[in-house]
Amino acid sequence: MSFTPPQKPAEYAESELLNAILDGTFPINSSLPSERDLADQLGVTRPTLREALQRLARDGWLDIQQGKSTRVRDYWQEGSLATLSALAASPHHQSPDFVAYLLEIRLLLAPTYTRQALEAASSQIAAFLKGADLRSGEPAAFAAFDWELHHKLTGYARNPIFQLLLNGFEELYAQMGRTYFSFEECRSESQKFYRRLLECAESCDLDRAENLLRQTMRGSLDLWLRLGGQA
Amino acid sequence: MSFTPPQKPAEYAESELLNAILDGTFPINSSLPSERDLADQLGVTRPTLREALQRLARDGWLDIQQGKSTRVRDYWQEGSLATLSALAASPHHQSPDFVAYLLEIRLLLAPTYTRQALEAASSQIAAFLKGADLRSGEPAAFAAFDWELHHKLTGYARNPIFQLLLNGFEELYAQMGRTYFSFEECRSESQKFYRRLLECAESCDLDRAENLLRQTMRGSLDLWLRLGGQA
DNA sequence: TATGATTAACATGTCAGACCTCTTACCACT
DNA sequence: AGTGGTAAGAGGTCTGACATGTTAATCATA
Repeated sequence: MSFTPPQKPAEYAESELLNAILDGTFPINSSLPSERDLADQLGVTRPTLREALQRLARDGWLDIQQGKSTRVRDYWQEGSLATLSALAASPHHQSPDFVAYLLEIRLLLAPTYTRQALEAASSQIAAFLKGADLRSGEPAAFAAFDWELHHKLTGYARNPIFQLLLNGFEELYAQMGRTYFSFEECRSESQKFYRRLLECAESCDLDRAENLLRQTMRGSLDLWLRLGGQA
Repeated sequence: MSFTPPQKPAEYAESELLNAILDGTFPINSSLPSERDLADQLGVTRPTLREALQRLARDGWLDIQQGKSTRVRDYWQEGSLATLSALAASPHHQSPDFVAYLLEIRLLLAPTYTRQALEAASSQIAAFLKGADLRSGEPAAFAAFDWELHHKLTGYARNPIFQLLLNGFEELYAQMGRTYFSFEECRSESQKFYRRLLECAESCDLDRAENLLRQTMRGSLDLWLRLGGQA
């Protein structure tokens, strides 16, 4: 049994605003009420509200300019990876298949960063893979392990942009991972993949690793497209 | 003749802090001074400082927890695309070749999003390319056009993640674009590319477009690796 | 001596209220 | 029609007080 702390006023304000943006109360390109009114409505003080607004603006949801009403940005066009997970989780958007889209991006990037990672640190990656403990069969454990693996791979890659980029997917990855790994077939396919990747890491076979990633990431996508309808 | 407005206190505080992080005054994993001290040192008030801190935290630079000193995060490992352009522009980091890294990522992503874009909107893309006016030969004009092209392509792509992802590169793209297009050879190669892409858009040849992007993006990377030493 | 409880110091989080600066619409004057 | 001034409404910042969370030190008890 665990308890969650009550939401702090700034957190509360931020999530209320975000919900209001996503549910269409404040649609794209609309103006928010004045900070004074909004703070009043939300039951927080203006400085507290402003902290929340600054955070939302930095993520790409809002455009704040002195002397003008704060505007809701077109978060599909002007958004960032920071807006992505909120969009993916929102019940107010006829959800595009975010799992498939994420897998598609991963298919494009993972072979290259894996190659670079093995080039730099194959024994460390092998050690990590050897330490894998997925006997519980819990989807959450698979999702966490998979994330950790890709995070490590991008961290070892020569191009630092891979990791910065992957970090932007952390929340979405966690959400989507639990869905994806809820299927037994997805879990067992992943276990095969980890074993094969371990072999590549131990033998330092870069070409084989790259191809393995390409096949496996494509396989994941195909598998999801087949199973996705049942989610 | 144009004037730039004076920096507002919150902006000033934010950029001073960011500089202090990047120049090692506040290194990774160090604690910042207390908000009260920091506000004093910076000559702004605490609420103002807090706004700046919230923004920096949301970008991935800081970890703020009530009751504990604010910590500088490992922005290489825990950072985001929002930290990327600051890192690329920082004189304090023995600069990895960010242009090459950016071009490498683009090589991986652009063929797919271009294909998807042409699938969805080839006449609009053709119209955009026809409207290209790069006669001035200015590097800035090339950089702006190239950005706009890729932004449009990602906007038309089926997978919305492409555009959200590209948005994270906007600042870096602008910085790097001016460097890349300062070379005449890069400019003329790009013009050729735009003409060929126009042909693909007009004939709706998806395979050819995808291959063109792959070759061109690889060509850009190779060209940069050759010329980059001279930058 | 070891452990648990309490307290104090220091940190961030929030509140209330006042004033400052920017934007925009409207009006008056040339 | 163009320009300048004013007022209203918006966001930006300041001052100062209080609330809540963390952690180390101290005290009490077994």
